[in-house]
Amino acid sequence: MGRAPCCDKSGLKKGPWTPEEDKILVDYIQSHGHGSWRSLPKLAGLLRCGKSCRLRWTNYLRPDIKRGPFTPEEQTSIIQLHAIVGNKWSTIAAQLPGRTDNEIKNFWNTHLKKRLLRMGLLHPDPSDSSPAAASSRHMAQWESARLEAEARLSRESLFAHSASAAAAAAVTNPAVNLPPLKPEPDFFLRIWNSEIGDAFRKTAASATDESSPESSFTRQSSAAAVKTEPPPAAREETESKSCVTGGGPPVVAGMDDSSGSNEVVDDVSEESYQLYLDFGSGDDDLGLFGGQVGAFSSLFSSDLNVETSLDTAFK
DNA sequence: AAAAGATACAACCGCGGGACC
DNA sequence: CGGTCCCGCGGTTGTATCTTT
Repeated sequence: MGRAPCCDKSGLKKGPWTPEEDKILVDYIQSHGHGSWRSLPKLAGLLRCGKSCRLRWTNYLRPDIKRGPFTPEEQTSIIQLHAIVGNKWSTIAAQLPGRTDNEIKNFWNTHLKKRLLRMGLLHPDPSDSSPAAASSRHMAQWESARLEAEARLSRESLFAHSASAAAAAAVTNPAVNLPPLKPEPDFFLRIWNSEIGDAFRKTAASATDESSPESSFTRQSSAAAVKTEPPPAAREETESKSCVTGGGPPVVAGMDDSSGSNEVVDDVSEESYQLYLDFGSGDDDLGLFGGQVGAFSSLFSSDLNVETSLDTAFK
């Protein structure tokens, strides 16, 4: 409905933030909290709109933000999660503590997406017979399995709810005052690495001719994909660049800034990209994925133990 | 050494939707 | 119940930096 009037008409500053502005914003939030973003700039004495302040804080100044290059583990997670939820950057970011949705989105668009395109695992045109198209057929199977599972869960939920609703609620939602339905970190990954993922992968492998032996991604291959090597100081110039543009992030004490070298990252990525193909995704499948997100959400809202229910759902 | 092109990423824009009145 | 406010999200743009020619 109604939308807040755009705040760019009142002589407010736009563009890159200066260190001085950053300091004002950080100092204000640390002593007062952000409160209403709309009124924050005036209260803090900034010539910015609230939206700009919120963006600067959430994407750059927040003390819990993890800077530096994405680790191989994080890249694998992003690829896996993107295969599950599509361009739901905030959902993906929720599974990667310290990473912002904007950062992940940029990393995807500038690194991972291009690489997938180059490898032919991602196609702008959905109506082709490429591996990406084949993988999207996997999604149809996933969707079918999901619907079946949902129906089963629905029945189980009904039973469980009437039998011991209070007990179930206590198990699944011990922190009653916390905002509901926020998936905990690694939730999707645990789902994917659980029997649910196994079941889906088996289904996909047995039902599609395109499924090559190596396309059956396993937990073992996922683990094998994660290698660790001493990081080079490859990011120094990037960090200094950030400072030059006034975007120097606050240093977080104890934050591990390590990363793999490009070669290592590429190795990991190759495996991960294969995983991506196995699971089947691409921007073209967003509608379908959206449905899956909805399905996951509906599962969250169940009073059943989510993992247990999902694990049994595909049996 | 300089220009052109490519890349990376911070920041902006506009929309959807929940909360509040 | 409809209108307004506000926040969060995803897509896009702008620009600094790097690489190539």
